[in-house]
Amino acid sequence: MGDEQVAAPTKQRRISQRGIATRERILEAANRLMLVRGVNATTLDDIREASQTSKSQLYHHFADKQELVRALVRYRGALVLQRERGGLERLRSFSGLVRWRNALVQANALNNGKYGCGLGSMAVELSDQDEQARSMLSETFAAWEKLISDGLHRMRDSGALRQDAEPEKLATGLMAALQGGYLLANAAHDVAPMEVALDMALEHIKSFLSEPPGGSTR
Amino acid sequence: MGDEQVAAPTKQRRISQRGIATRERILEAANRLMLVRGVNATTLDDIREASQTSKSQLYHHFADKQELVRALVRYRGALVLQRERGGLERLRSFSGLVRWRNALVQANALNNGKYGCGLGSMAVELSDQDEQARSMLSETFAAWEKLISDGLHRMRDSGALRQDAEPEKLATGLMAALQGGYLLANAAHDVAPMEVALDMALEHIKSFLSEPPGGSTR
DNA sequence: CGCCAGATGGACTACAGGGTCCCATTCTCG
DNA sequence: CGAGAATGGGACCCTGTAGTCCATCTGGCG
Repeated sequence: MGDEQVAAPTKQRRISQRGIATRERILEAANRLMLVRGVNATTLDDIREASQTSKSQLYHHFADKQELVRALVRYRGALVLQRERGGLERLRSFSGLVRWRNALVQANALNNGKYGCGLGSMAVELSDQDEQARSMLSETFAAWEKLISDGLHRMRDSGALRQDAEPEKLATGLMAALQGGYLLANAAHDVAPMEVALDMALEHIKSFLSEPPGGSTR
Repeated sequence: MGDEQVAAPTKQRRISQRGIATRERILEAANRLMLVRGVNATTLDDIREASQTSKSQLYHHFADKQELVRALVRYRGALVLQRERGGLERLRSFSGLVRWRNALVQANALNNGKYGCGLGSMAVELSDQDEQARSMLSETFAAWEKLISDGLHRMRDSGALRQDAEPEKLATGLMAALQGGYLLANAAHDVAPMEVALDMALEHIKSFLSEPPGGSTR
């Protein structure tokens, strides 16, 4: 013992702009390749080539492939949450949810349903093989669901949703429909199942909307 | 042309009982291992050892790993469809759906949500890497959904479901909720999300139940 | 009983892909 | 500018894994 993690006075690692940029290039390439081929089917040589770097760079910035994959989990998680924050943090009405749905469907339609969700596919591939990755992914899903449930809470507080609506459960259901929709769309190479799934979840949420004050049944 | 699948007079490959049993053992082992480790992370040596066979057996019965995987897709598809037929082909009421839901949840709870759906996980892993496997999986999902939608059709015909219910869409939504539920449950190592997702889908179907003739609103 | 095709065991090969190493280049700072 | 650290290139090593091969065994059939 004796080599604890005290910050060595003068020995802290200098990190340059160039180094950061390289690391970013590697992650970006890994992100791109692993989305279409899957994590295990993507080799470090593929990444090296696509990122215009070299083996020594990969191992300079990441201890090994597993660490690179974990970094990618964080990277993708941050990307998705950032994107979703944009679409959800001001959510206050049902029509906002519809717009959010449309954006996801449209994006997926561009690929004819292929590739699925970057987080979902990693979750399937890694959950049974890297406990640390699994737990990060699980937390990311939780954060994503929270963006949704926060919006639903706002809708409930403002009276748009009835008091008996349970935002957390609705958010989990919506997330499951989204992920299942991605999966089926990917298998079918067709967005349709994803649309149907999201519409079901939205319909379900709709059933918790407050009756308009003087509304009739039809 | 010219080499159609006519039974060659004397040269048809004799296939013995023992051979069939070995092939079955291999598939059974592959099924078991690939469910927990994933397809790509499972090696042929793993399978050889688990099935108590040898390399020559693997290559005697399957051209290569890809063919073995495709055979596994068929194998699992047949297993799942057979199991689901048992639970769905006599489906005639909403309570039958609830029983079906409970059986799936209970089975998944035994693993604390781990491993997910054998078909869904293969779909994610293979869809972007083996077109043939993808299309077989897609067909299997379709057949599975049809078992559900057939049941819903029966319910509609018998008047349990309203005429405006769309069995195909309801079945797709239910399947997406199931698959998404499996995925989230696997990531969380907890069945809960799967339950919530299936309950959402069932609640949605419930909203299409016919009003009981003289029923009150509450 | 002897033949033969199918079934089996397992050693062997080829090579892809993860990981190491060493030296060159660039940057930073005194 | 000179020293030393960070960055970079790419050859190389080694293990794991897919795939080959052949000698042997088994069981059905004339």
